[in-house]
Amino acid sequence: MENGVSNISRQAMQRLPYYLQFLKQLESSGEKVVSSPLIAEKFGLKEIQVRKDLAIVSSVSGKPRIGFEISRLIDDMENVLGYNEKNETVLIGVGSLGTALLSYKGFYYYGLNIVAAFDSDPDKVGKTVGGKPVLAISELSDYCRTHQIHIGIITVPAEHAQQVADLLIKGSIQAIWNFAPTYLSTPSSILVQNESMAASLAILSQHLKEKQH
Amino acid sequence: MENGVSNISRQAMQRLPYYLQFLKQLESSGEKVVSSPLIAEKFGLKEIQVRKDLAIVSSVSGKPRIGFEISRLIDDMENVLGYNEKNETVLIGVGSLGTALLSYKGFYYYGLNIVAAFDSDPDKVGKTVGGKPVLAISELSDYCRTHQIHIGIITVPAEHAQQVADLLIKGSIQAIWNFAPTYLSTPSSILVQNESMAASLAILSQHLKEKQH
DNA sequence: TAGATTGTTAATCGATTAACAATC
DNA sequence: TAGATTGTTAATCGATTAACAATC
Repeated sequence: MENGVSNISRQAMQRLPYYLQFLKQLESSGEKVVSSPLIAEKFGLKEIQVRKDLAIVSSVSGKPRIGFEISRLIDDMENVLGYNEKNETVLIGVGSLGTALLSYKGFYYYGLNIVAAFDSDPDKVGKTVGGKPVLAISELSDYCRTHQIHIGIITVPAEHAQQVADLLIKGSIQAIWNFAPTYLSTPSSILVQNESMAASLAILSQHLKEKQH
Repeated sequence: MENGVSNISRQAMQRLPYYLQFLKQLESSGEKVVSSPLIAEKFGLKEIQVRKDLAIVSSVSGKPRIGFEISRLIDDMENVLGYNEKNETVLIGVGSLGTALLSYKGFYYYGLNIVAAFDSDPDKVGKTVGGKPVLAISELSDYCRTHQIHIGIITVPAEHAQQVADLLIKGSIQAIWNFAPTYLSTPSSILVQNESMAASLAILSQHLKEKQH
């Protein structure tokens, strides 16, 4: 309740990474302060919305007529976004998408560290992908429990996703990042963040239909 | 305005793919009808929400005490979701993520057909990935215009994403599916659907923080 | 002082939920 | 008829936006 910026809406939370990237850009070009109108202009948002977002995130009040000190705001945002935590995760499913995620170096900055991968294919087990060891699925639950893993990334085909989720839950995981195009049924205490391409495509398709009216 | 199910909210639109998958599952196990309470139970949603969603999508009224005919509801949903269109798209950036998407066979069912890939690396140009030809970036705008492409998928590194977006716009694209972790500045007529991993991670991280309070 | 930007308080808007009559 | 599920109309809720005084 105290340190908790927990009264921040999900929508606002999703805007912050964009702000942050812009702030770092400004900082590296030598700027010292930033104002809500400037950020709003950059992203095509309303000033008042950005003002509210910054007010929630910033640890100090902005200065009327000036704005916010960029370096401090960056710190505050990285904190709120959890980029300073080190969340250790596992990834299950070393197919083409899994391999892509394992090879992506950017996660580390976001506070996400994939420490091991799992696959059911014996040919893959024992190998290394993106510098991460590939282990057998049978070890998944134990591994999570022993290494105190809190996040699992699922990149297996849809038909196996639920089984994998069950194993993760058995391993006392707290959140799942689900790239499989299917719904996962889980206890309500577990957060499932669906990276649903089907949902994204639905939005795209809707837009195109409207255009050709 | 006539055929337009355009008064369907973005949130509802994103729930539909999950419903649809469930409907197909029910159908293949021999069921003929489905009710809102059943779907609601499956996904942990409120009955009334599902009822509203189905009312918007279905071309016929549901039958009190019975529900909806599954086969017809599937047709209606596939229509609303645009799975019956054939949207031809291009993908730019044949790195590990781009390769994963090019290799994914599932898009075709969603009405998305990637007809060509583009990359700036001369070693990749001329090759084939996932059965799709890789062409030079310099041909991108012309290609889009000539082949009447309406969607571009961006999987290049963040620092090149804006240039690529500009080329797509020059090629008269109407929507962009952006996997690069950066904001794209575009005319307001262009829809940009961001597959922002940073935003997803923000949600995950927020949840974990709340848990360990 | 003048003016740009801030924080606060109130209004609007859209999505979700509740209540309930209609119906097979 | 009884009861489950529907569609409709109204209430609630949360996020966005507007209005405006405070301030450097």
